[in-house]
Amino acid sequence: MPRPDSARDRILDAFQGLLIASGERAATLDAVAAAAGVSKGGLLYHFASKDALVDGLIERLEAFAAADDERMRAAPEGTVDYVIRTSVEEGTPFDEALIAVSRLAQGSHEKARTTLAAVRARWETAIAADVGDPAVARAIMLVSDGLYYNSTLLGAFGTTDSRDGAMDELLAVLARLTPTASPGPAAAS
Amino acid sequence: MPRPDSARDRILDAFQGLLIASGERAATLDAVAAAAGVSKGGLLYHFASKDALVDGLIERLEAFAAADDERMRAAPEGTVDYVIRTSVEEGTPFDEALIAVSRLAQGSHEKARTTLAAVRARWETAIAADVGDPAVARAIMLVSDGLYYNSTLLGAFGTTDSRDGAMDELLAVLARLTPTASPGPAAAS
DNA sequence: GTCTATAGTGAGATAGAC
DNA sequence: GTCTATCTCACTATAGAC
Repeated sequence: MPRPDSARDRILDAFQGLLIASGERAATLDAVAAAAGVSKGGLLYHFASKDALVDGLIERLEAFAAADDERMRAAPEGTVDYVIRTSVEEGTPFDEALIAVSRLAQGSHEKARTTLAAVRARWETAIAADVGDPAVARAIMLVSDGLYYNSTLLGAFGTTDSRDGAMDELLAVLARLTPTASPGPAAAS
Repeated sequence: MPRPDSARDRILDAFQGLLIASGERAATLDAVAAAAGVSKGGLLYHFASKDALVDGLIERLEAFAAADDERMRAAPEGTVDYVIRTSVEEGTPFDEALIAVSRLAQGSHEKARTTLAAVRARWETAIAADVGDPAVARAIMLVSDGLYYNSTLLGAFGTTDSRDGAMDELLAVLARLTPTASPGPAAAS
C-alpha cells in the first residue's frame, strides 16, 4: 500500500495535535481542518461528524496499544523498566494518541475513558506477572500513572525533576520494592 | 459571618460541579447559571466574564490549599500517610476544587496549571522533609499523583483496586521505601 | 441584586459546484 | 475527493427593565 489514507491520517494528526496543545475546547472542526490543510467540507467527507473523528482517533490509539503490548512483553529489561520509562517518553505516535484521548476522557466521552482504562489494565497485568506481588505491582503502576499525569497534565516531567539521571534514580528506588528481582542496592546514585 | 456571598458561592459550586461531572466543554455560562439557580444575567452580575469565573474558582482553590497545607504539617501519622490518603479522598471541598481546576488545566489555562503545580510542589517538599531521601519522596509523590490520576481521570480509584484494605496495603508497600521511618512490617493487610 | 431580551460570534452540519 | 456557501443552534456578553 503506497499511501491509502494520507488525508485521513493528516486530519487525525491535526485533531490529535490540537487536543494535546490546547485541549478539547480548541479542537473544533474549523481548527482541525485548518491545521490539516483541508476545508471543513473536506474534513467532513472523511469523517462524517465530530463523533466519527473521535472514534477514528480512539481506533488509532487501540492499534498503537496492541503494538505496544507486544513490545512490552518482549522488552529485554523487563516490563517494569519498559512501562516506567515509556510513561514519560513524549513524542512517540502511541504516546501522542494516548495524551489526545485523555483530553477527551476528561469530558464525558465514555469510550475514551474505557479505552484508557483498558490500556492501563494491560500494563498492570503484565507488571504483576513480572513482579509477583500484586500490591507492589499496583504501587509501581501508580508511579507510572503519576509520571504520565505530570508529563501530560502539568505540562512537563520537570515539575519536580528533569535531570538526566532522574529516571535511573527512580527505577533504583522502585527496585527496592521487588527484592526477588534486584537483590542489592544497585544503581542508587 | 452569616452568609456573605451565598449566591457567589452557589455559582462557584455549580461551575465546579459541571467541570467535574462533564468537563470544560459543558461548563457554559448557561449551564452554570441553570445549575446555580440564577439567570445568566444574574451570574454575570457576580462574575463579569467567564474568565472572572475561572479566576474565582482558582482563588477558592488556593484558599483551600493553604488550609490543607497547615493540616498536612500537623498530621499525626506523618505527611506521607496524609498525602497518600487524601489523594483519593473524593468529596472534600478542597478535593473538588482541585479536580475542577485540573479540568481547566487541560485546556490552555496557564494559571490553572501553575496553581496545580504549586500545590503539588508543596506536598512534595513536605514529604521530602519528612522522609529524608528526595528520590524516595519523588517516588511517593508520584504514587500520590497516580492515585489522583486514577480517581480523577479514569473515574474511579477502583480501576485496579477498590478493596477496603487497599490503601493500608499500599502504605505498607511504600513504607519499605523509608527504612528510617517505619522499621517493621507494620500495617500490612 | 437579579431578571429578560437580544446582539454578535463561532460551533457542527448540509447541499451542491467543481 | 475537495471545495464554497449556507443553515441552524449554542455560546459569551451587553443593555436595560424591575
